[in-house]
Amino acid sequence: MARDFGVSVRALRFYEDRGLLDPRREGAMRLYGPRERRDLKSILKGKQLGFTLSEIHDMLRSRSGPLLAIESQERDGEGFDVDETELELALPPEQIVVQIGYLERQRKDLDAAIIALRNAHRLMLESPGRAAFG
Amino acid sequence: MARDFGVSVRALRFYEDRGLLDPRREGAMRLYGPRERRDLKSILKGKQLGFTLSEIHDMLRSRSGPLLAIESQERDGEGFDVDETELELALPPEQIVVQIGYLERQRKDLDAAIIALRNAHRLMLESPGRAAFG
DNA sequence: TTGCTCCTCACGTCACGTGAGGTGGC
DNA sequence: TTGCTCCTCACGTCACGTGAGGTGGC
Repeated sequence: MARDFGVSVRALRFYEDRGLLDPRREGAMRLYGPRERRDLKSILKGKQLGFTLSEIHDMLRSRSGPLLAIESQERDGEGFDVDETELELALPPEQIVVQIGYLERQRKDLDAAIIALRNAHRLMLESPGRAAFG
Repeated sequence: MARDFGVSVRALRFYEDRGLLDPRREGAMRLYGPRERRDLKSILKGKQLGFTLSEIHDMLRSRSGPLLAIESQERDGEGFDVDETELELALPPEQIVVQIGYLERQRKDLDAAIIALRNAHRLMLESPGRAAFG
């Protein structure tokens, strides 16, 4: 499963420690089934969206008990694909707005840094030797 | 100094542990002078630009020995101001390009996450109950 | 004396990485 | 037997936060 999703085995066990995964055991061996694949998919998607593992944990726990039909379809073709996402978001709309604001703040900081670095780079090419930001 | 720059005292000591600051001592008390203010300014600016503390450490170390005239000017007006930056960038242009690419990659990921969240939010408002990403 | 700031350990956080040392089946 | 994968500790990383317990000067 680690190979399929491009994550480390250590990461899988870490998610298990944090209560995000709970694979069956056969002795010491961990058995990852469709449920675990679905959960890992949700975990990776949640991380992409900038949620912490404990936030993802809460979403997984609050996810309604029985599986949705659409989610029990198995697709073992290309492993993890970003585009065909089917993560259920167990979050009220206001929380989503909060998260969007959080990410937009980060993007603003990133933009400012990129612009400053581009200026510095330009200045260095114009007057070689030393350059300053501004 | 911590108050002036809006950082914690713990952070100042952490930077000292990492070799980024080296304030004089009077007994156990740390004395932060103009040199330390200049270095802390560089540290904070470097962090804004997405550099790690060890990268910033190398930049500070490779900074030419004698102070530049422009940098020895003291401005104790408003503390830390993002706009009036005068950090000397001790990095070759190629490294700057690398850093820009690194930050642009992060921004791309952030943009994708923001768009996905906006879609999810819109879908939730259109069909209340549950929503899925896609 | 109370209150404030400074100090030194040293453990906690976040999401894992990275050996160290051992087992099981082909 | 060699090589591969799996396992369980448990310490390391990054940039600090957060008490715990003690000192010095107004």
